[in-house]
Amino acid sequence: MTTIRPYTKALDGLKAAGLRPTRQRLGLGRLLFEGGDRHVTAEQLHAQAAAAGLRVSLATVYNTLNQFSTAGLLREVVVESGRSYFDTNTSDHHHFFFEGSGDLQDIPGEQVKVSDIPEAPAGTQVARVDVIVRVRSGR
Amino acid sequence: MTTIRPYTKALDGLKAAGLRPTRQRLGLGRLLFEGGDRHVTAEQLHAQAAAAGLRVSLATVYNTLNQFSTAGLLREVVVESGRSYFDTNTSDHHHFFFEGSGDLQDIPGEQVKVSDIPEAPAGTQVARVDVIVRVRSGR
DNA sequence: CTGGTAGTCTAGAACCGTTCTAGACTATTG
DNA sequence: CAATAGTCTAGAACGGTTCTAGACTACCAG
Repeated sequence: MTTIRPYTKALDGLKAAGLRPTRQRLGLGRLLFEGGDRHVTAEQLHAQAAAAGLRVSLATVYNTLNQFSTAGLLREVVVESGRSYFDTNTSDHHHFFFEGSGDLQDIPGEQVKVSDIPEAPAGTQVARVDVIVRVRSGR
Repeated sequence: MTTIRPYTKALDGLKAAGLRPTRQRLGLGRLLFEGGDRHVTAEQLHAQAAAAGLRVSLATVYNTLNQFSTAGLLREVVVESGRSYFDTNTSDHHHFFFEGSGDLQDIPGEQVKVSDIPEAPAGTQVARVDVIVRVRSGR
């Protein structure tokens, strides 16, 4: 069990994607990847960066999140029409969505089995299967 | 096999939801429910209404779609962050999403089995399980 | 180390789908 | 045929996201 430094993954990813390791991207990468799995919106990350003393514009937060996503470092999760979440867990898994609070929570991929999906129409291929379990406050 | 008139479902639903059967709501209901299962955006329905000679404002289309949804006549499907689809099929089923065209296609509910979902946290209950199979043009 | 250049960052404007607003209109009731 | 509660509309407002033009910076060649 080697502990991997938070920068490593982001740095490698940046390199692979041909993105320069700038102060902003490294700072955001650190915030994103040093603390386990997270689900953040652009606004949240922007606020967190400001709180951590990292000066980044909101536009750069959006750019960076999108670049990280296409580089495969993040995964975009769509659960509400007006908002995008970015998930630092890029492995195969699904989500609980708490309708009241708007929070997301991972469900490990092995724990959910989806079967008997019909074949994709000719000339197409399955890019991903998303399972969203929508949960609301009980009662 | 009794053929059910397109208005019937909408009318009953409106009544049950305490909504008056106005020209706009009946017209939109007809467009929505008389032609098998559909997935429409507000813009699309607005355009279709205009093409059919039904004068309705976009605001009313939005209001009506939302009212129909809360009345259980429609089901809102979220697959892209900036846009909402409304599905006339309210039975238990899932979706193919074609990333290129932005089209949706039903997958019958019995055809997909989702198993081993962990229990929802205490004090919460599962409202719905959405499965979205994202498909892109093959190659 | 220096200058050139391609890539990046930023503030603010623009954009786009959706919701809100105030006033005109209409279905319903008695 | 009122009275009234609900509905419709055009346009403004809103909120998240993307675009823009210009300043800045990482990188490379010399």
